[in-house]
Amino acid sequence: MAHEFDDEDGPVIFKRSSVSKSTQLHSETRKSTSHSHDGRSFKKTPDVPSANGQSSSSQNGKVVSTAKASAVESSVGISKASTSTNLKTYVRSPSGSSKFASLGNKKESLIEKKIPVHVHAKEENNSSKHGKEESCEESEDEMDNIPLSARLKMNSDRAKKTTPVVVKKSHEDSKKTTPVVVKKSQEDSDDDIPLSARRLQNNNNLGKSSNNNGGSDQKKPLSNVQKGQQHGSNVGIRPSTLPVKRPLDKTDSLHSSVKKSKLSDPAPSINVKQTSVKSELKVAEEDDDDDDVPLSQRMNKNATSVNKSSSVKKLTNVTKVNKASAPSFKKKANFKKPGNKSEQFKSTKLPPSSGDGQKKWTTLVHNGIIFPPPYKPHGVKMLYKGKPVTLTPEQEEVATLYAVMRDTEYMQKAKFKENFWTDWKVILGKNHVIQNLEDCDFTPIYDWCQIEKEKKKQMSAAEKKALKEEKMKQEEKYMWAIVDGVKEKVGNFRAEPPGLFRGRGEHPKMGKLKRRIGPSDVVINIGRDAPIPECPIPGESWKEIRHDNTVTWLAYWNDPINSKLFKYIFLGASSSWKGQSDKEKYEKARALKNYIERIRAAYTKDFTSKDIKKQQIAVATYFIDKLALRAGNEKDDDEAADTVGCCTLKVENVTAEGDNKLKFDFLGKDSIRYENTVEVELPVYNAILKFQKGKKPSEQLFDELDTNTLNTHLKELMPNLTAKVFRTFNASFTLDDMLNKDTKDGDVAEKLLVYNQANKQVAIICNHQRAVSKSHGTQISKLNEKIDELKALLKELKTDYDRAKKGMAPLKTKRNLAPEAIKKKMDQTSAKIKKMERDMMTKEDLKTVALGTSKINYLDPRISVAWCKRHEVPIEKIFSKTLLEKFAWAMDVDPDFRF
DNA sequence: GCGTAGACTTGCAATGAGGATC
DNA sequence: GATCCTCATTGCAAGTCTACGC
Repeated sequence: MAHEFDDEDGPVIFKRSSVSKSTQLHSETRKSTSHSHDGRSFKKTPDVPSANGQSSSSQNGKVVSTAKASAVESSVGISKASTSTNLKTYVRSPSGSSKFASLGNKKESLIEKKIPVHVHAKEENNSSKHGKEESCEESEDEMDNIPLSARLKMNSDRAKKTTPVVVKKSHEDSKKTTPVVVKKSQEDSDDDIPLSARRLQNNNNLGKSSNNNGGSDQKKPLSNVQKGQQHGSNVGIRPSTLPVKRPLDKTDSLHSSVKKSKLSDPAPSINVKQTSVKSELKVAEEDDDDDDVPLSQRMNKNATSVNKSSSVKKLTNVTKVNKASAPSFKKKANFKKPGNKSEQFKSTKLPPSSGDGQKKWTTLVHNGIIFPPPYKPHGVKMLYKGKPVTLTPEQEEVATLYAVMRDTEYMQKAKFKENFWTDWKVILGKNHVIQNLEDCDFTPIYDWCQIEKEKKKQMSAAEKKALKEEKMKQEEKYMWAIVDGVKEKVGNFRAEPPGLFRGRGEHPKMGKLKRRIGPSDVVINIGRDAPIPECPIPGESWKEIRHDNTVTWLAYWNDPINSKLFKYIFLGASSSWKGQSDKEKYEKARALKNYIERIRAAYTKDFTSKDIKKQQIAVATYFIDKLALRAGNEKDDDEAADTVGCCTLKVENVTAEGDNKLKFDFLGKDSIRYENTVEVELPVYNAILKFQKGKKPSEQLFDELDTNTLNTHLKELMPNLTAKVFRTFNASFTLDDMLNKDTKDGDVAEKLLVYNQANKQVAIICNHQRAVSKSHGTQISKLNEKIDELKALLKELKTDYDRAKKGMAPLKTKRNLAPEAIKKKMDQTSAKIKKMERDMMTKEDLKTVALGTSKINYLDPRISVAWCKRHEVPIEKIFSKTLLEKFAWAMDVDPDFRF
């Protein structure tokens, strides 16, 4: 029986506010998809001050760390607290923390010493030795002899370099200590900056002088940010337009995502609010004390914390959730005051963990999925050897799927045709009159489709509306699910219609028939007590009904193209499940900032390891960190296009070009080309030459490596760290950094320009490309024409203006206007020309850059929301209606938030 | 320890909605 | 009101990563 869900929590209607053209970018034109900027700017010039104006060579001293400062660290994430004393005495090896920042400036000494190594611990013990470097073996040995706690301490201290900030502790913590005002360290450098971001900093063509000031904003204590804006006073954000969301809990993602923790028995009598917050704080405090704990122990400790955290989560789960407790933006804005965690815990239902095997829901109700209508034969006859052929409905359906592909590039691909013919041939049968594809003419069917398309287009607005309403009526019941009593939007609730497989790039299966999916293909996942969804096709039934509360899918079927794969129906992006998962993802990436120093030190050390596997892991991690490459899983050759990621790079994908430059050229995800030449450290360059030696071009560069090995290694460096976290870290860090450095006083349009510029840089780092639109050339020509017309008009106005000043009648324009009026017109025309030129440059600039992907998947929305609050930019200028819904969990972020 | 099934995220292109312009 | 254009949304392909079974 279908469940009719009430509308109370239905989607909120947002007023769309589009970004005007003038808010678009005006930056250097991206001529090609190549990333040549990377290579150039990556290297730092020796003795050039780092972002804070400090030369790396002045960084030494001794380690002083305080437990209190550390305690704050953990509770505030990236906004590490420290005292100025602490920072001043912070040990920085000349090669140490800058070892990556100054890739280039190492070069000389690297060559001299053959094998450069930067040893933190060594530096720590011998701070006066800065400038000295040691052989690999020596340093490796010595490093091994040094307690990891010492190394950790260094890392921890380094992580304390922050923007000055009044550290806000959670309310319980704040009882113990007064807020600490932290000054940005003088020694602060860009060590924590993702390398790809540094490349961009050095090389981006913004023409901003702010790059040198280390971010004037950063020098301003954030406590100075208008208090009224804090705690989500929503400057520029209209609470009434925010989507209805349940708040998410604030559980540390690093902890919550650990797998298979034992569930503790629910204890309903426990004060969930306090337990949650206290436990969280406890975990934070324990983490803080970890500075002196060896890594191995620390890892165990983390695991323990995880279990504690998990328990806490389970306890929060017992909190009764009902619709009334789910916050509604219709009722109140979701701008909760930071620190008001208890409120959030109170109304939070069980957050799904990213870990498998854990209970994700208690009750789940939905109405299954919807299927496309059965095929309606049109009866149009195609031609074979010039003669009309009668086809059965089934044969005709497939022929029609092929006919509509006529204008696509797939029709130029032999593989597409070959695969189509193989599948269609089976449907035609052995003895069919049609014996080959070459003699087929699908034009009559194609033409019929075009006419139908045109008819649809020509429908009146009223007809279109009626059709849309009818569709909505049919689909309404499938659009919602009730998870633990809360109504949630379902993602795509439609079975995929039959079609021809459109694989990307040179996919071996392109053109194959994707057969029609029916109820008997579909497995439904639903609560044990929930009514089983009615099968929408009479006489048929679901393949299987499951009650698996350890997964979040509502339904799935086997992919007809690759039976090993599944197609899932999940909740929508705005659901709490997805929101929680998103938040955990960004928290993990934020946490990486605290570890990145140590990770870089570790892989730098291993560049010259004698253990080839270690060496390959080091170089691969370097590429992932530096170039934001994807991990690169292995794939079946016959199931997918020939694309690679970091671990699957082939010898032919990387060319050593001399001067420590490596040229990368390969097809990545979706067969998007990655082309980039970068200057790397000498040991990396040498290692690549070594890995390539004696191998064929098509052989694996990292033959000792796969993503499992790499991720296992990364997990030794940070809990739950995987390769993809680096991309999120890189992207979000870059956005945060650029926004804070480049935002100046000005109008909203100017600020949006800064935002879009940062967004663009992230897209370039992540290699998010798009095809140039077909109409791009025409659009540019039209803009050029318009600009020319306006320029001509301006010239005429100028002539008449000069004449009017002398009291003469106009020569060029018709109306006899006063000089002031003509002047006004001239100014308006000039402004129009300026705007059009800017629009044109933006269009050209972004013609191959896709901004959306990073915004949706890689940029922590809290960075954007906090920036909007600080700079009084309406959030609707940054996020569309659906993104506001997706990121509802981020809307109450403190304006001071930094990634 | 290894291979892979399964679950979930990321990504581009196609499509659609709605505003701007004529 | 028709057409063009832009941007949001949708569709589904193609990744990543973990748990599990051997």
